[in-house]
Amino acid sequence: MNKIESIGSIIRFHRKKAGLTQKQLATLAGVGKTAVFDIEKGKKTVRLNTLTTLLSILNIHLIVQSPLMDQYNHDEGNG
Amino acid sequence: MNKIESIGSIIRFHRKKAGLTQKQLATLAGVGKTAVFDIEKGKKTVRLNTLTTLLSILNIHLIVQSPLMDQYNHDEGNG
DNA sequence: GATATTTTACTGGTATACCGGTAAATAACG
DNA sequence: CGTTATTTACCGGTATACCAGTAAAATATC
Repeated sequence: MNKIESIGSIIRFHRKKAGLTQKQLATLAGVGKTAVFDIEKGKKTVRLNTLTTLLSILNIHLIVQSPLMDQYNHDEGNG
Repeated sequence: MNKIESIGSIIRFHRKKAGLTQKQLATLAGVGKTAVFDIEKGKKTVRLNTLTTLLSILNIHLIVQSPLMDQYNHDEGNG
């Protein structure tokens, strides 16, 4: 039920649960500390790959939902 | 069940269902045609806000999932 | 309260996302 | 087929994400 708009505070929550500082997470993800700080602060203009790298380290997944997804999934040849 | 990795082809599928060309979608979203083309092609280094603008127009939603999300949601004072 | 750790903030430099224009492939259609 | 619409590709220019330092708040630990 959680939306992408609150991804910053979600990342912060998971990072603390993992016992990591911003810098430690940044190093694990191979990005700068500024990127972690900016994303947790709610910056929307971050790059998708920077975000997804952090998410994968924290075991957070983004799921795509829409009324047409059933059609999409039943259709062969996607991806 | 669909992951963010295939967001490009998902967007393309929804755009066609909506009867829009890349340029029409770009104009609606207030972004350049290059951005739509790149995202549909699978570019991962796009900016999050560029992506989410397209998604909202096509009525596609990104949901955040993780084993710790229950804890996060029961905790007050997030956001 | 003093000290150490972490977070926040600012900076100059570099890489690149994004822009609109243009043009060549590719697809749709008579 | 020929014509039109769409997609793909490339371009120079501009804006900005990101980087590593540095330093000052804020927080935690003793």
